[in-house]
Amino acid sequence: MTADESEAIDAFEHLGLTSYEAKVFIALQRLGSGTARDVARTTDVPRSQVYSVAESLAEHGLLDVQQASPIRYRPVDIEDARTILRDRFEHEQDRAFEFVDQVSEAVADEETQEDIWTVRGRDRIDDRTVDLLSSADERLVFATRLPELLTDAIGHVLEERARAGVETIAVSRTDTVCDRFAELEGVSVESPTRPRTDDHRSGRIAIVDDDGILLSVVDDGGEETAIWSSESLFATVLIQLIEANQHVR
Amino acid sequence: MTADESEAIDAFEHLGLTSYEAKVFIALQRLGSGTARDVARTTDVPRSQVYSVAESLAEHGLLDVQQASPIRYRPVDIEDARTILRDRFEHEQDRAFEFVDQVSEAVADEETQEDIWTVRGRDRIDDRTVDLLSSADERLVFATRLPELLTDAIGHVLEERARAGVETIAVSRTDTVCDRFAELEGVSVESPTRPRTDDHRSGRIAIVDDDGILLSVVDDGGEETAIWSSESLFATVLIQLIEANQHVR
DNA sequence: GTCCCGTTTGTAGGATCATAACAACAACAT
DNA sequence: ATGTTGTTGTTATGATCCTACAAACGGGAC
Repeated sequence: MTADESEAIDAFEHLGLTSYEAKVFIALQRLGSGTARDVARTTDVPRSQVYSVAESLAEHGLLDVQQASPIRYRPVDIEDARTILRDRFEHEQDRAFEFVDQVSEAVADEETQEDIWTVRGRDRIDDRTVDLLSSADERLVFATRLPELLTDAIGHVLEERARAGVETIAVSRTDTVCDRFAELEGVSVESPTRPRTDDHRSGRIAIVDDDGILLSVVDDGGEETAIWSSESLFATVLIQLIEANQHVR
Repeated sequence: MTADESEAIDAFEHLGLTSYEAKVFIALQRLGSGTARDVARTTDVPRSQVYSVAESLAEHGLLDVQQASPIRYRPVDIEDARTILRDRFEHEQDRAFEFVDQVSEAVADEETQEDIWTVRGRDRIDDRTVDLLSSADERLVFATRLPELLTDAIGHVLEERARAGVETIAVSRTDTVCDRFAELEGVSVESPTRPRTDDHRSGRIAIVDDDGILLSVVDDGGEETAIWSSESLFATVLIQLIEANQHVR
């Protein structure tokens, strides 16, 4: 079995199929159509199990059953299969959130006070960083060591804030990153004057208006984790700490 | 726990969460934010489990973790949660079909020969019916006893084929259905001359060009099952059988 | 001490995976 | 006809894994 195939099986499992179901479905797509024996020959699914697994897939709407002897199975068209799975997902999501929408209406407006939050995952940290930077009124600082953490979305918001009259400072000691910073209109690029030695785990730093901050780290596995706080004493203190340490201003 | 809530939990499970994860997520949406104890009080999830479950939800990106004592959890905005789940679904689907797209290209063009297929489920039968009717070149017949089986999609394809010069015949003994048929431009409505007595399980019949047929039944539970065949001797014979029996032409 | 927090460990149940046995049937040679 | 061989579809039986659920523990704060 190829790596591509295992990955496809894994993905189908995340979509709600069992591994047998995924294997049978893929095998039938490969074969065009076939009997239980055909499927068992080309996969490691025991023939005796193919019948029930295919039955289950038929109930999902992912294949047709041909009443013959031997029974033949035929998968639906690929695009139809995508549509079936997507419709199923949308339906389940609507069902799930119908209730949640009701119960959360009551608490929609709450104040964020002296809180610091943890966020995991590059994409979500990216979103949060953009949110934070967008809220800058007077001054913002964005710093990173890794080029891949300077996303297009962040680049755009830096330029946008600079155009809006916000003092926009970009910091890095990495040449690649500095070059990209330099391409951004209205953004002033700086290098920290006192390089820290052991920063091989640092990710990004975003600071806005002396009262909002996000700080992320990247672990050995490449996973990014961030803490952030806004309009809190904690944020203010942290900002002062970082700016003093990195000699940015 | 209300019925709505159990349904929401069930739906979340279909979206890939465990029941604990669903319960904690819903509870936090209700609370706005809260500690493990808060969650345990309002659900039947043991407090000791809330920590790991919340951790897992944080990895899914569905809530933030507040580093404090006690730890506070805050769910993401509902719309953000929908987006996260949808993105996750699309991503998994792409991953799943990337491989399938490759392996099935080779067998894309195959001839359908002397085959008869079984299809389950109202929606899929609906799709298949529309497909079949769309392929009519000279003549098509559509018949049903139940108004709910005459869907808009089928109505549209009947009108469209009639406009294209195809002899379009709609058959029913149910007044409601006949009325709807009558609204369709260019469709001639007929009633079977020899009513069969025990047709309480019949669903729909679709016939095209004397060589394509779909025939469905509805069981006591309301489940619809269909067989269909196209360009096969079987189809031809079946069509003759039905038309002779129902005296349609 | 007493309460609470967060972690860890252990157990029961259910679903899936994996293997095997079975009756029914067709093809074929004796 | 008879027996052999092979295939089909069904069913039964462990093994294994994950979740649900319960309980205990060390460490702090009061």
